Amino acid sequence: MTDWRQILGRNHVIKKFELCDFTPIYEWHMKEKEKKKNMSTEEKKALKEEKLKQEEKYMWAIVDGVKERMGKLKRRILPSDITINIGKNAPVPECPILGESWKEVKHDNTVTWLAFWNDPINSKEFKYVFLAASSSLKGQSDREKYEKARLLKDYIHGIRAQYTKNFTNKDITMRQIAVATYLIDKLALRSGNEKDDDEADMVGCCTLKIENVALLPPNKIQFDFLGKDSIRYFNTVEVELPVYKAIGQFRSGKKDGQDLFDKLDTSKLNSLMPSLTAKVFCTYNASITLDEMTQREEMNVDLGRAKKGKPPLKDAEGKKKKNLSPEVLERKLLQIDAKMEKLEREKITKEDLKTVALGTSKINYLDPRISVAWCKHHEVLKEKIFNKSLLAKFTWAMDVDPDFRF
DNA sequence: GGAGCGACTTAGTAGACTGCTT
DNA sequence: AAGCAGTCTACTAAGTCGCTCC
Repeated sequence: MTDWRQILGRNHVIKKFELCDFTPIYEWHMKEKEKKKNMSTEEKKALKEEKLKQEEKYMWAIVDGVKERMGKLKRRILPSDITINIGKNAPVPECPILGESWKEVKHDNTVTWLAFWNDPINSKEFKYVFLAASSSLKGQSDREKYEKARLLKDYIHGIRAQYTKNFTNKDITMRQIAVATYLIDKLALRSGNEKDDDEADMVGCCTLKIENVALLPPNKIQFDFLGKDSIRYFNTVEVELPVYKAIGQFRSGKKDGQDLFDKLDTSKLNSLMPSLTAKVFCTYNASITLDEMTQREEMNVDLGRAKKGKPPLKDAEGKKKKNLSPEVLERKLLQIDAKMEKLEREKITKEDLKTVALGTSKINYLDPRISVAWCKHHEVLKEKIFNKSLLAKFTWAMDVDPDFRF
């Protein structure tokens, strides 16, 4: 038997409980029990109070700005909460809890969910069990998403020309649509649905408030608002003068708390062109940028190959140690300077990227076929670019033609 | 035509894991 | 072996958006 208390080191893994000796704990526990048994009622009460006194400072929390449902404990979800969706002739999965049964068994092949239940805290909210990202069904819809964004390539110039023209349209709704579309296209803003929770201070494009948008003459706009997940969007952008003027008009005569785009909501924006929603712009802009950059890279590589006869880079570690001449020292100093400059640049890049969720783009906005095609061209293993789960998610993209362009 | 519903995508986070340095 | 920084993965909340119904 091993005394478990003797096992030190954080990497030690207990594999067999039966080899551990827990009798000291057991004995201590029994002794305490015995002690309590022999105590008088007063003594027990005193002990309880002492315990409470110790715990009390951890028993309460002061919460500021409470939301209705905040801090509520979620009860356990039971089979009787759950509706499952299976094939007509598929056997009904056995209910895992004895005496319980599923709320409902459906056979709906027009939807992808396998099961759902209503959140007990907010019964209007649905919770779903969906297929994994690696499933062929999800892969198919992922491919369709990128195909739709690719279609935008043929229309984007027309769309941009259209909304640019409408910056000065006489009709205010048309002007608002034009400016909102411009912001979504240029800044990749979310569309900003209306939320029934009226105290929510988070916004998207259509729900921007007067105080979220400041005019900085002559033609800059400063955005400052809380977006999805309460993440602050703080950005100053130079815009075309008609946009600057239009935003000034939308603001005039309004107070803080009022909508900048008072004639707009997301359904108006989305119904403009069928299935062209804000995220299509995001997908398109992200993927086309990656595509262009990999192409530019291509040209640089070719240029690089043209410059032959370059001496191989020598590493700084010389084997022999000598008294170094001033020239050598000078050169070393320069090398160190260059290295410091490089590190400084890297530091700035890192600082700049700190607020950019690159992982999110990779998962949701960048057509994986661009990256796979690049890998094929440069004989780079795709495993170097995608982790295990992304490889699984993007199975549908792996057989892409090496000359694929977005 | 707008509110609410239902189904789906997008996104951040915690904690585990990995691999390098000391 | 410890310390660490970066990456991976599961989890699920927070969005979007089309549809239905009044």
